[in-house]
Amino acid sequence: MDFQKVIAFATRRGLFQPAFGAYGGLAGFLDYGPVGVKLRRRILEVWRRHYVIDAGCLELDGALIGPEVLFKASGHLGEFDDPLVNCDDCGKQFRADHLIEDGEEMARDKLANALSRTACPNCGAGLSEMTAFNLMFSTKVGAGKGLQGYLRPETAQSIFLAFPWLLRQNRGKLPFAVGQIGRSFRNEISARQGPLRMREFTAMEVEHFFLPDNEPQLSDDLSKVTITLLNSAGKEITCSVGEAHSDGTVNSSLVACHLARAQLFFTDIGVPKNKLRFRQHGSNEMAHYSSDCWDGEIDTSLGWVEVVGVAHRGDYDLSAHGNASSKEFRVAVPGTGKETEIWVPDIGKLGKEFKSDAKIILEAIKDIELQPGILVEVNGDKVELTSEYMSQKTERRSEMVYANVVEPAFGLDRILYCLLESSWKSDGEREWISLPQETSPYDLLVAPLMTKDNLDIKAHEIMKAATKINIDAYYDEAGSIGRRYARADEIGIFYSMTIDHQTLEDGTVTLRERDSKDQNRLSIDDALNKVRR
RNA sequence: GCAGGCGUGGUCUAGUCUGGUAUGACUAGGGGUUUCCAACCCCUCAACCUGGGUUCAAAUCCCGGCGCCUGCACCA
Repeated sequence: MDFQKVIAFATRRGLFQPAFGAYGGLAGFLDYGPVGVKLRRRILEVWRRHYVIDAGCLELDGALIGPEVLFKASGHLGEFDDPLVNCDDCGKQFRADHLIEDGEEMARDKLANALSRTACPNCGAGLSEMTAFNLMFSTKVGAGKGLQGYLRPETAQSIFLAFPWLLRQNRGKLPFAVGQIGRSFRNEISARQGPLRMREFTAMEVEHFFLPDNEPQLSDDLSKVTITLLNSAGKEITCSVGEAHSDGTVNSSLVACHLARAQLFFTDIGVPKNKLRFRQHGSNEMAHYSSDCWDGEIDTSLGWVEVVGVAHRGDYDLSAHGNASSKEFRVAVPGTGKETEIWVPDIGKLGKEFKSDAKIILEAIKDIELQPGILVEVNGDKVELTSEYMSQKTERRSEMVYANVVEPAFGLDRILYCLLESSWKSDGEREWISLPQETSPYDLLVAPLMTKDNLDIKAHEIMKAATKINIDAYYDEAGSIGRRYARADEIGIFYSMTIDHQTLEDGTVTLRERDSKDQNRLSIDDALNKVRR
């Protein structure tokens, strides 16, 4: 199925459509409809099982709007801020910092200055004033002048800011991981290709924190996972994750863990193995925070589409917030607690002796290691502080470090698109979506063979029984039975149950499996138990 | 953002050059008939992206906007 077909299909069968269509549409925004919402929820359920239940991630649902200081600290205000210039003559637009040598390193006023001496690379005419384009949506918080705020461009910052709190929830122990499902916003210059490049999108992200010298190792289970890797040198290999880690293809053991987990997640939701690969970023496409990054990609009619990024972010974010905010974002390294004898000033004695100058002395020794005999300058004079003005105290201190983090970040909208493409089947007679039951939008079609002889009444009864045990079922009595099967197949309903005359006699129904079209006659209870997940 | 192409019921589409009641199919809904893989018959709902201009008259010609596609640029 190609892109145009997916879009038409999604509109026709209620998966998604462009948002705000009545007013001409707005690029980069989608509405998800009845079937789309179910499909999304199913994908998220599998994701939660993998990451929250199996991997034990703590969950967070952070605020969507953040204050300006946050994005200054995270680097998004600097790095998401693309300087643009237009040519006065031919109208072409350029990234200003790409026109000047080392422009990406330059301060903005220097860059503007350098640009004034630069000609349009296309036609040689002069360039316009530099304008900044920020990929973040900006907004005002509160009334009046308001506080400058931005819609978050990634869910991750919510987790980093909550790190000290979450660490306490984990009773202070590292490593631990936090998972979050939520929307993020980026004002893309050119939002195209529907679900693949959205201005408002849903991400599933994990931040896996660990002590720098104590990176989580690959488990036996994860190291056995087979995976296809394309390294930054362009070499493609298919091997076990364990091998890829031990031969150095994937340097970090935790990145390797998350590549394996991502592989398991994607194959579970129904992405064929041969359409899945992980590609290492070259150093020039790496994000501002990242030291090693692998993109999980799915092969589609539009080429390889990035659906997850697994990035080693080091301590970039925690140290940024640690430095910019008043909070402690570091953790004590266990086992490094040492007792040290330190000297502390005797403020009472200092006050009695030096009166108002005591303040100056205390200020002077605030940030230095206190020792008897130390010389302090007070109003131009050197004053010696003897042990008489201080006392010795035993202090227990640990080494403080920033936790490191490995982040897998999944784009739900893209995954959904790729899944539609890759699970689309056609055999000349029918076209259908062949997803595993877990990610099928409905578990069951309930269909009376006809609406006569009380078959529909019986079917409604069974429908009720099914929903009572949490089966997500769809009822359809319109048209021929074949037509109903076809309708159900098209949106990937996994089982179809048909109620016929024999049902009234002996309480059995036929249960049809979507992909094979095979039918079995079972008792109603057996059939429902089989369908129940 | 630039260049080119395009925009007609839910979907696909004819009509646009050459201005004059908008074509057909599929889907969907109602009814009939049939009853296990999109059968058939009747009926019904439903569209010219938007704003301006030209004209007696605009889906059609012209201009702007919005949207979609392709390429360039951009893409933490």
